[in-house]
Amino acid sequence: MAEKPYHHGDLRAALLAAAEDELTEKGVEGFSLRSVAKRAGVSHAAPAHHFGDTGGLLTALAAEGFTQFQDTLDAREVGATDARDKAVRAGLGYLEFALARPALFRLIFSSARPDFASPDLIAAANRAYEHLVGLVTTLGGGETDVLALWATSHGIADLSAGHKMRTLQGKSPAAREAMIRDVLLRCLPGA
Amino acid sequence: MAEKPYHHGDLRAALLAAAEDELTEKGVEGFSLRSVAKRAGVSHAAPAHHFGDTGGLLTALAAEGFTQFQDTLDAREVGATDARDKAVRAGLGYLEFALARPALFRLIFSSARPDFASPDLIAAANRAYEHLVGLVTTLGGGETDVLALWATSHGIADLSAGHKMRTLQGKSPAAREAMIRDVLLRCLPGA
DNA sequence: CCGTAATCCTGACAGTGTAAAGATATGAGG
DNA sequence: CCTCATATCTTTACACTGTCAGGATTACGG
Repeated sequence: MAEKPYHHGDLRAALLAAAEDELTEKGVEGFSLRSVAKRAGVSHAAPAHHFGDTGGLLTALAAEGFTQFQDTLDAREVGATDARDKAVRAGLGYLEFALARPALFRLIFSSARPDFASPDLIAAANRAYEHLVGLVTTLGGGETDVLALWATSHGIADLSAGHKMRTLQGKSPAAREAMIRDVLLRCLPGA
Repeated sequence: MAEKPYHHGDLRAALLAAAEDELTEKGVEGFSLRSVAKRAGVSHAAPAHHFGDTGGLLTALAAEGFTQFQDTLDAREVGATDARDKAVRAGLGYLEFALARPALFRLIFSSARPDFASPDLIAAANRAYEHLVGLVTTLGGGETDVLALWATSHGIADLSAGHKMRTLQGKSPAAREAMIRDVLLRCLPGA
């Protein structure tokens, strides 16, 4: 009855899933490769063959996380009334992702452990950046406007993920969103 | 001729200095307590008596770093032409600190290792926040304006410290500062 | 001057990442 | 169907980490 086969079948995917669990529980700074292997029910040296070292696993996880990040933004943008609302919703999606998966958010934006020279990771990151540029250029904005929207969205998200912004934590969800919308609108061209 | 005395004299301060060196070289994620002890020329268990565990040392370092952070902002604000310029300079100081001491910046804003319930750390953080509130209220702004200025300043600083913003890296220092001034001005009340 | 407390060291333990070498299954070529 | 090279996984080993317990040394108040 399903005595463990020597070969896992799809260990790479299982390790990625286990790594994400490990990340959400222990955070980037408490991440343990051996613990990930244990979660996947495999020996501690098994991940090496698929990802090289810990950095390789975290790099793959970051690339995957980056696309999840962009998917969250995309999902928020559907149903936007106009291009301005679309850009604001992207910022709200930025925050939503940071609050829903703070550890993954930190891995992507505030960690030195993934290899950000990895082609896969670069591709995933570029997709998000190009999308942001598209949102702003549609509104007739330039690179200064891109900087404004990105920095403000990221600042709100990062500070919120780290529980640094007590102002936002105190508000109701509706008041919170209204406040953020206000702030994000200042970043858009022609405000 | 100065054979090492058994008692260091001011080991606590020496450990803090060594810890800051370790932090700038290895980053938060590569920080090693034993390595810090080695830097200070002391046994690996010596820090325990002064700081408890690694978290205690990083907490003390974060508190110290937070005041250095605020000092950087204060230094930038002197010579401001008016209150608006003062707020903008604070944002530039935010970035200056993040670029000059990225590891310390990460420890303060993007790490889970320090104990942010520590009274000393809370006090140091509150000083910075209260100062920010003062800057904005002087301009007649409310908490929404505080959020805007803080989030934008932090976003620029954090993304720059992580080398995520290629847009800013390409520009000359003068063009960079002009661009950031533009973005920060949008956050101030009555823009 | 003495003893108590503070300071620092040594030794030990479990846990970590990674490398080397051995075990097992897969799959292609004969 | 058989063989064997290869991919996959395990075992073993090593250096390093944080933390705890206990011993050594010094400083300091009585």
